[in-house]
Amino acid sequence: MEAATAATAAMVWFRKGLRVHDNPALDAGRRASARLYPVFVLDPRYLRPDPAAASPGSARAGVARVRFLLESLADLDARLRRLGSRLLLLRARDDVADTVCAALKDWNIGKLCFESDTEPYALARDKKVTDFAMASGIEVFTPVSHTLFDPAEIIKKNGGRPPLTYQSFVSIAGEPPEPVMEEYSELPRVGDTGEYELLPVPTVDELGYGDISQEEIPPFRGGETEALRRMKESLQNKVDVSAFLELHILNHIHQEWVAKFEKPKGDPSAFLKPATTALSPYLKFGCLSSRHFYQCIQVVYRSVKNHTKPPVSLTGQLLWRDFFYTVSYGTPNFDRMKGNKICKQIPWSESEELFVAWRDGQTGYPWIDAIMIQLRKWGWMHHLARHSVACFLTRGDMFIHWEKGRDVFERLLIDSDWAINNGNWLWLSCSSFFYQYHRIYSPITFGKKYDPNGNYIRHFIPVLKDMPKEYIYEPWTAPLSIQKKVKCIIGKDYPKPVVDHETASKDCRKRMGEAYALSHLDANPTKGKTSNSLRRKISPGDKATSDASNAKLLKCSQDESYQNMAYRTNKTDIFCFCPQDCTTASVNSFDAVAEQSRAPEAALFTT
DNA sequence: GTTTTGTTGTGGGG
DNA sequence: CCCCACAACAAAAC
Repeated sequence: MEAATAATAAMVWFRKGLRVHDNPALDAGRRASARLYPVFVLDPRYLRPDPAAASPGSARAGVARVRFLLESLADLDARLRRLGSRLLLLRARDDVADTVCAALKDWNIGKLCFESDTEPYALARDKKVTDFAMASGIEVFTPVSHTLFDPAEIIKKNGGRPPLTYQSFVSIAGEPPEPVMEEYSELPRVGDTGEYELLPVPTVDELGYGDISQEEIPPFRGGETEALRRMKESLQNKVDVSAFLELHILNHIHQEWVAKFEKPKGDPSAFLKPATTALSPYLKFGCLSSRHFYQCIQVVYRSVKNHTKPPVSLTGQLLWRDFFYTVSYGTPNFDRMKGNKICKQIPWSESEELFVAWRDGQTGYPWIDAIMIQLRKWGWMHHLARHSVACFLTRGDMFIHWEKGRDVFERLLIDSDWAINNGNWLWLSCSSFFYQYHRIYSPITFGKKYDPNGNYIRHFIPVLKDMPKEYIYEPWTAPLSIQKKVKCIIGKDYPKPVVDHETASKDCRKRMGEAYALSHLDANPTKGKTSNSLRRKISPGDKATSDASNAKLLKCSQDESYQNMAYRTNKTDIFCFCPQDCTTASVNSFDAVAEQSRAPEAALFTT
């Protein structure tokens, strides 16, 4: 087999990383050959409508995220065309990896470039493609560019185990690599695509999700162009503040916002102007480079006297995103309770009735229901709003398994990101990272603290719009005469509470205490096993590249992690890429950010 | 073994 | 706005 030369063609395979800026895979592709094939593969298993789903969309994604993806692809295509290229959109018949392999062969590709992805299903998918490429003599380049750092590098530096606290993560992480921001005016032309059918980017209406004309269109437009515009708006000026102010004053005001950003201090009820940057969807799809964002924040920091610091600062949010990526990469069965060594084993209860009430925004607690309705309509909620409903479902009130809530978030959040979403559910359910289960968010007073008039509730639950503010958070306490007057009878027009918070939360505390006591007995009967020794250790002899570490991971065929990968891959193969919040990124996906109501954010339960 | 630390609780007081 | 009591946890740091 011959090595790739400038005479053979190169392919850039997009999955996440839907951008031109800071794209090392694209950069390598354009230097490798005079012919470059930029490819994205639509996955029918990800996009196929599922009429049985609880809301419009596919089994794996709600309409909001599908729409965001399609918009991002259209924007990527437009930006590539401006450089004399275009996006080659293929539709997988069945398996995305098979489609990529076929194109590699048919187009006689000599070099394949794609961004490294550490999610289990992506590792399995990419291994399939990489194995094929290697066997065919195709050179493969898989740079790390979705996260600030290479998770495999961090794990190696930490002695083979992922750091399990934020502080230890930050202390070994150091400064992230510089983004690749070289300007260029054109890309190599696209080679002959033979008989391949090249699809235009479909609209969400064309995908057959039924009548979605009544669906509220979320305030997030997908794509790199919008991502960069929003980042600029968040970091600089351009706010709709006031046209009368001098520009430098605006800049000052805004930079102050950036410099003073503190994550736990945001207003979760602010929805007209989210309290965070709301950049998490863009980080999740890679429309915005986390490294570019990081550097831009540094520029602002250098222009001001004081600024907040991690973990609460804006850069701190990006580090949280990397933290969850790293832990998820080094922890087998990270997305489950069973077989997950860093997850408390808790006997969650089964109640389909309570779960459905939570999922559908029918708990009878307006603060909880409004958040779940915003999730369904927008695919995005404030980070602390995510905390409220996650706590309510799990350890706070319903005592239902965090995996059930995780699935709902994963499907509906635009910014849902596997590592960040699972990490935040582990956190909020007090299954890992955070253990103070007696601290429970009140479904009544927590929201009231930020929004005493209940404007957020009135917006997302119109039937409550005329409820006096004295009762808006507890409408079941309103006298019947008032209920009649505002045309909202509790138990008829709006549900009665499905649980009593006072007694339910007390019961949850008790059950958590019992589960914790048991976990002590389980984990420490002989004092021989520390949590460290239970964690996977990647041997220091591994090569430093993530490829080598990936290969190592995949070789553990007896390892539960591999079973997990195979399981996920067969069952889903989500996009052709994957999903943070940072700020969390993203619960990150639980994710976002801060203070005065203003700019939009970064992810958690997302980045 | 003991002390400290941990992004993001509530309710009361000032 | 801050501070405290409440009741209380695991893991890291010492």
